[in-house]
Amino acid sequence: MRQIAAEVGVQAGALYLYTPDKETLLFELLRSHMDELIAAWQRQSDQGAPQARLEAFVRFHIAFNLDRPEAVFLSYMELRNLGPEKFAVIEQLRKDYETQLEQILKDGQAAKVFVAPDSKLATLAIIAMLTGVTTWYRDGGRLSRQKIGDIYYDMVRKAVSA
Amino acid sequence: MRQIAAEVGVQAGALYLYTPDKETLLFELLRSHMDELIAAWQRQSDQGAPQARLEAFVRFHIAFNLDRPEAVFLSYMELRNLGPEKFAVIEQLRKDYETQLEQILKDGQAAKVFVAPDSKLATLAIIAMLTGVTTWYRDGGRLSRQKIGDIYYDMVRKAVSA
DNA sequence: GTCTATACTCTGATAGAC
DNA sequence: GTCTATCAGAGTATAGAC
Repeated sequence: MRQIAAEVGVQAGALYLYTPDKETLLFELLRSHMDELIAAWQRQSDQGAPQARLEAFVRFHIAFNLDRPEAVFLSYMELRNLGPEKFAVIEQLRKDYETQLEQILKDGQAAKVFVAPDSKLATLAIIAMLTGVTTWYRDGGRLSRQKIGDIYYDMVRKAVSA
Repeated sequence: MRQIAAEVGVQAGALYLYTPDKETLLFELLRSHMDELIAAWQRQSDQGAPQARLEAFVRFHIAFNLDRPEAVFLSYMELRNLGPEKFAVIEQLRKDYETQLEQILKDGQAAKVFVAPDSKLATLAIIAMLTGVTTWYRDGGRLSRQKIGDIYYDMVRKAVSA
């Protein structure tokens, strides 16, 4: 809290005018991150063919996470520091987001363009795979974001195809 | 440290007979986990066809991680609490392990049974996907470990196929 | 709304008796 | 090898002046 206060330019005690305690501050941070994630996806998702929607999701998820490395880091590392009720709220938001991808996979199966033995597992597998990019990506590295999106979409598409 | 001491059944000070400090204790924990991971894979890997080796790797990685949920959790959450030198040691072990999978993918490409536009990215993507199982798996859940292995290998195999 | 000052608790780690 | 006692520092949070 002292460190946050110093960066903001106030004394530690002044922070308690804006948050009842540290846990709530963390919670609001994680919640706004998830809210932005879901809202951003809702804004850009459309109702095209499942393949196009899957490609859009892959590129969106990578780009959104790479644009917010600190927030992604916090979401994964600090989630355990929330109490059970606040934890459950974030978990639900995460599930809401996962459902967006799962629906794409289900629609693709119904349209016979995707084949996944278990759409829930495919959803979790794909998101874990995409989120993993944040652990090794560095600006100015070997691959551009566009190229990374190309490669990952290629793998994802094949993984859920016949 | 007091909590560890209590579970072991000694006083906190007594722990310092076995470790110079807390960071080193964490380091030894992470290192032995990685050493065991690599040794266990070396023991069971053989030189069959790339597809068989890939399937073995997928099943091995899932099983090994599910057998040690606390160690996996520690490895991901506490790695940042190591100083730069110790961090580098663990990172190198992680890379050594990744190389095992990357070699399978490269051999498969040479044998024209795998097609991956970038074997390094495919390696990282596959490992992230497999490790993600630990975040949602619960004993006694909907799917057996065997079935999870089946589903994940199906996706992995297709992801690196033509 | 912010500051100073401080209470209280917890932490990792050490010293010295046994 | 273990315990008791303790230190120094950091942590969150609150009280009261301005």
